[in-house]
Amino acid sequence: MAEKHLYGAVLLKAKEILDFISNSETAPGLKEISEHVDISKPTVLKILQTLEYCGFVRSDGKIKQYYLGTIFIKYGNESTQSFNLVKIAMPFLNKLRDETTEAVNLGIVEKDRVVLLDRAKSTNSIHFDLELGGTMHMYSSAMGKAILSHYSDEQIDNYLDQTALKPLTKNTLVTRKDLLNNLAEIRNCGYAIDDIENQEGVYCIGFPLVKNGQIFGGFSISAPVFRVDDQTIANWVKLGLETEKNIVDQF
Amino acid sequence: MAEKHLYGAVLLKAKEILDFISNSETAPGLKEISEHVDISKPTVLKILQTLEYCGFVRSDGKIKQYYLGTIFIKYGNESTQSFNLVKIAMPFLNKLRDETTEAVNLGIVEKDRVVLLDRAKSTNSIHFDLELGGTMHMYSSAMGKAILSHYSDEQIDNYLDQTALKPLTKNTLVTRKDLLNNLAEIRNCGYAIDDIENQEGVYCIGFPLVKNGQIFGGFSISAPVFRVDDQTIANWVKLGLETEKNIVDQF
DNA sequence: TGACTATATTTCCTAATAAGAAACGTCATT
DNA sequence: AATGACGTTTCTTATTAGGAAATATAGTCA
Repeated sequence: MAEKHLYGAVLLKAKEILDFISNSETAPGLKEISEHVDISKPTVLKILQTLEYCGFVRSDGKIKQYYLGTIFIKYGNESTQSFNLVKIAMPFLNKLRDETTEAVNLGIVEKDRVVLLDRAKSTNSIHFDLELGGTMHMYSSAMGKAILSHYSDEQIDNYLDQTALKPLTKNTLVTRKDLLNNLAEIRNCGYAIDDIENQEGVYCIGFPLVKNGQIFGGFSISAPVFRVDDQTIANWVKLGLETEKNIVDQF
Repeated sequence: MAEKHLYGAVLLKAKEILDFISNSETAPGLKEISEHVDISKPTVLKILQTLEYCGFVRSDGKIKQYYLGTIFIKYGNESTQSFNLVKIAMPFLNKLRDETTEAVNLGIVEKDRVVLLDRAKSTNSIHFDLELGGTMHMYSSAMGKAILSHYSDEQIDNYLDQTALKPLTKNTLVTRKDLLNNLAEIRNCGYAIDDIENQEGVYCIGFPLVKNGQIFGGFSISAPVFRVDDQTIANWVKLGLETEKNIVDQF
C-alpha cells in the first residue's frame, strides 16, 4: 500500500476503504470491508464513522451497509468543471453526438490511463455507456491510441516498458510491433480505430486534441459494432475531424 | 470543527482542505489553503502530498495550484448510481424535460438540505443549471417544500427549530406562519411553487415522491421566470403530476 | 420462546504518528 | 544582485492510532 514515507496513514486507509466501497457491486458492511482491506474491525469502524461525519460515506440499516456519500457528486462535478477542456469541448461533442446519434466521449491521460471526463450519451436505445471518471488503457482504446500517437518515441518506449499489453478482447493489439505500426498509421491519418480491441462488441473512432504540438486530450465516437459499416465510418471520421478542428481552434 | 470524540484527525483536516479547494473560485496554492483552514503549512503540505498520491487532488505548476482529483468523477458517478431512485426516475424526468423543454431536477433530503442527485438540462439556450451534488434549503426551494409538506407536524417543528429562515430573495418565506400555510396548501394540491424564493429570476414547481406514506425524494421543473405564465404553469403541473405517478408506480 | 450465529460496537493500553516552529530552497521580479 | 513570495525539509514533543478481547445487538432457526 505505502510507497516511500507518506504522511497520513489514516488517509491511505480511508482511500482503501472508499475504493473498496466504490468497487463493490453491492453495498458492503463493516465485516466485509474489514476483511478486504485487511484492517481490524475497530479501526475500520472508527474510520467509517469519521468518513460518515464528513459526508464521504452514508450508511443504511442495522446490519449496516455503506455507500459513497453524495458529497462526491459535488466534488466530481467540480473536478470535471476544473478542466477548461470540458467547457470548451462539450458543446462541440454534443453536436457531434447529435450528428452521429452515437456516444461521444471526452478524456485526458492521467498516469498512463485514459480518464473519461465527460460524454454525450448515445440517443439510440441500444448503446454502451462508459462510466464517468472510469479509466481505460491507452493501448486498447481509440482515444488512448489517438493520444499515444502524439507522444515522442521516447515517451512511447517509456509507456510500453511500463505497460503489459494484455488482451482485453481477441482483437487487442498485444505486440509492440503491431501497436507501433498502428500508431504510425494513426499519426498519418489523424484518427484511431478501436475495432473491438477494448471491449466486446464496441467499435470506436478516436481523435487527438493537439495544439502547438502539445497533446491536451482526446475524444471518441463509440458504437455497438453492428451499427458500423464502411460508409458510416467515413462519415464519422469526417465529422470527427471537423469537430477536432473546432475544439482545437477554441482552445 | 470537531464534535464529540472523532477518530482520524487527519481525515477531518483533509475534508477541510478538500472543501476549501472545492469552494475556491480559482485553484488555490499551499499558502492560501494553509491560511484558510488554519493549519500550518508543513501539515497542509503533507496532507496534500498524500491526497495527491491517493488521486484526491491534482496539482499544476511550480507555484502549485491544487484541484480536486478526477477520482471524484468516478466516486460521484457511483454515489449517484447507488440511488435506485436515480435509475428509476431519470427516464421519466428526461421525458418531462423533453415535454417542457425546461430543466428538471431530482433530489433527496440529507441533513435538512435538498441534495441534487441528477438532472435533465433545459434545451433552451437561456437557462439556469443547478450544480450536481449541490444543496438547497428546504424552506426556499420548490422541491424542498414539496418534501417538507409530507413531514409529520413534529418533524416540521423540529426542522423549523433548527433552521433560520433567512431571506435568499425578496420572496423567500421567512416567517414560520407563512411557511406553514404554504406547506398546508402544498399538501392539499400536491405540488409546490417557488416563485423566486430561492434564487433571483428562477421559478420552480416541485413535486414530492411518496410511497406508502414514506417520502423518498422529490423533483422540480425549473425555469427563468420570464418564460413562465399561468397557462404554462397549468401545463407543467399536469405533466409533473403524471410524471410523479409514473415514478411512484415503478418504485 | 430460547439458544445460536453473525455482525456491530466499546474498552483500554502500547506503539506509532502527527504538528508546527524555525530554517532552508527555489523561483520570479525589478 | 537584492527582494519577496511561495514551497519544502528538519526535528522534537504531544497526540493519535491500532487492534485483541470483551460486549452488545440483531436476525435465525429449532
